Amino acid sequence: MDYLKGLNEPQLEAVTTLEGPLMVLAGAGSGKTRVLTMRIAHLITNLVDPFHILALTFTNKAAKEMKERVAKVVGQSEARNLWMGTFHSVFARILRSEAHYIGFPSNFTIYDSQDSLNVMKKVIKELNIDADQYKAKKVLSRISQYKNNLITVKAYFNNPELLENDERANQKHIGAIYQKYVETCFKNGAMDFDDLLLRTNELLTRFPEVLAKYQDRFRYILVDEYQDTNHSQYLIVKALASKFENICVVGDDAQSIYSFRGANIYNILNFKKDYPDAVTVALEQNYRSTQNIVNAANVVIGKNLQQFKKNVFSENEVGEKIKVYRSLSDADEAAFVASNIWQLHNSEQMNFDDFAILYRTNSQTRAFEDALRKKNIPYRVYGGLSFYQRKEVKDLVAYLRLLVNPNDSEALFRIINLPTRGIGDSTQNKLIVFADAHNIPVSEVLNNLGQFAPNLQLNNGIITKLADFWAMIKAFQVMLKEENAYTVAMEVAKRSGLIKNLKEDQTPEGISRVENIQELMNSMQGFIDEQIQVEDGDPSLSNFLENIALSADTQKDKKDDDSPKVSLMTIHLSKGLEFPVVHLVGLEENLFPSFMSSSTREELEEERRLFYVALTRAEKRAYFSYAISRFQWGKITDAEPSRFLSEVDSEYLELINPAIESRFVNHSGLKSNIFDEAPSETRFFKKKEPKKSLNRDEPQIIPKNLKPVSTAKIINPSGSSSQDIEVGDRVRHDRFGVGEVQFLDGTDPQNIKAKVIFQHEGEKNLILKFAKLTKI
DNA sequence: TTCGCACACTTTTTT
DNA sequence: AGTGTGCGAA
Repeated sequence: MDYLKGLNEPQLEAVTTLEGPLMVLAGAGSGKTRVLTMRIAHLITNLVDPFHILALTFTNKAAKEMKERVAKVVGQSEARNLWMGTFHSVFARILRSEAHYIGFPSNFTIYDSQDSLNVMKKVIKELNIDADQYKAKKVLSRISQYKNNLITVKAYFNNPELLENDERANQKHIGAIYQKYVETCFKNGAMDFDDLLLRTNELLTRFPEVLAKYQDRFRYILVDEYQDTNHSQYLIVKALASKFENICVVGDDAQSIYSFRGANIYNILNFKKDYPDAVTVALEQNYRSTQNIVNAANVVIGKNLQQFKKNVFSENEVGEKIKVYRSLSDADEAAFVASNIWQLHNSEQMNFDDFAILYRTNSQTRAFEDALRKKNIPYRVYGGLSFYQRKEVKDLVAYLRLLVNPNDSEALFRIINLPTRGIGDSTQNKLIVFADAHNIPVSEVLNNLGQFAPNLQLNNGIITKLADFWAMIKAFQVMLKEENAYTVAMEVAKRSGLIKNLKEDQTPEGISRVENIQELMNSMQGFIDEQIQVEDGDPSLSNFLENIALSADTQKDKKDDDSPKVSLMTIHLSKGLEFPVVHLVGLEENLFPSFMSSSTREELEEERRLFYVALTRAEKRAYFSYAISRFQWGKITDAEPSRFLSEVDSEYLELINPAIESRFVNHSGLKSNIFDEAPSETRFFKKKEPKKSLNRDEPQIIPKNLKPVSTAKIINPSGSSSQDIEVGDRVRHDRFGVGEVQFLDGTDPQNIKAKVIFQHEGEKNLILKFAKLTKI
């Protein structure tokens, strides 16, 4: 058993304790994934049929990675029978085969958050409830809370405390909305994310034979990131494990960062109460990071009251101090990070994939993308708007969803008039009202248009349009029985008029939308190929749709080459990953910790755990940065440094732009450094940056007949002459894009104004000192 | 019914 | 800044 070699003592115990409940408290970087992998391998080596093993993870990525690693140890064929996946995908699969028990079609649609929100908006509207007082998003998150705590509509109405609570919060209609929302989803044959867990619970509690079946099947259960399970997930795991009690949970309470979506940290804190015989193993040695990083992270997380006592330590080198950079603006911060990466890449031959830029919110990405692009540094943004959430992609997907599940009226009304075919709002409303009144799905009305037409109060022209539309959908459905999903989707894209509609828009955005559709088709082909290759693969359209609903893949649209790239992601997404160099950016009050989470101690502690997660991603070096002002909500906002900065003992920190004092860092570590302390305003002209190769699609539409009016030169404020801007130069501006300098005015080098005509933005007067123009 | 424009709101994190 | 919503005109 080679794979047991090289494990430390607690790791070995965690891997080899196969029977009975086991809790592994795995500190950051302590080899958690390795332990999980080896444990599964060890189970299989000890003749447990992989068929009886269930491993639950939080992300598809984690599941995929673990499966691959297990396969390396025990071989492909053994690994294949494992059930390994996210809670949502595993239970979606179970629900599909057992759907009839709870009155759902087995091809039920899965609503993503966007779909749920749309449905909720309609529900509120239909109930004639004031949409200002009942914000769809808020209502939805409230209902999500209820669902995750197994409070059904009925339970809600039977619970005086909840009723009173909502009444006092001036939300007395929540119950009615909740009811209507659930009804709508049910009628549509759809489940939202929370339903996948709630309905699984329903299935397991109401039907003992189903429970028994899966209890017997899943004799060994492993749960990764147990600290992030919510109550609903907790109950499922508990029910499934209650027969054999071979349950192994792995987690770290210090890394619980999902309470906003119902994660209940007490699930892990109380594991011992649920299973008094449980063996607990603590993995405390961090193999990932330098001592400085581990110690700094410990100090911060130590401020939290709510936690297990752990002693995470590192025996790696002490390492460098964490560098802190104070910047003037978000753009300045991004420029620092980019040049720092460039510098390390050149001077220490580090690869670009050794770097990560971690931030609190997705909206912070843009500045970094700009800065990295300017330096020609390859990068990849993770998360953000998923490819499958783009409008044009969702539109085509809506057609496909409708083919699989004609009751999905959310999909139906999304595309019934797209591209416009004269079926407007009032017609749609009539359809809805009529279907509601007769208590049948809208698809039924469309199926029997001839019969219902006289009662629909629609003119013949509209009836014809409806009939045509529905005939088209029907034809697609017939086709789906004979052809594969790809062929059908292609036909849908063409015959629905979607592609034609998109092609009419010849702007760059329009062209990229067509490309996105093409990419969707490609990913579909890829999916089908993949499914055909595996033994029990399912290349059906319905399986494809489930897959995209449960995966937030952002990368389908980019050319997926494997060249090293800098990673940009939110801290949440970075959990479980590690990088030699981490830039943790935007360390400002109200950004991190978020202004939404500074009011209660619990919220603040979660933000602190988030900080802990971020810092412990770093192997060798960590950089903190913050800006004193930031472009936000369309205007410049002042910012204070994050409280977390002051929570790190200064012995672990080093300020790297000492020209500016900071009240948080002592000045012992002032040294010359990569920045040679140039304050950032004066650096704009000084930097000779690698230029992007000639830009592909910028049309030359600057009028040639405009003559320069002045030949005044700008004297570079920093004394360097490499970037002097003259009349007639083509320049690039961060926001306005490419333009030509028409006119320069002023002799004081600090105050020269330039008139620039931009290709898209037209004429602007800019003060050179501030405008950050780059000559191109 | 469709289109275009003014406006309001946004940004916390994800399956 | 960017996107979604609602209203009024064609």
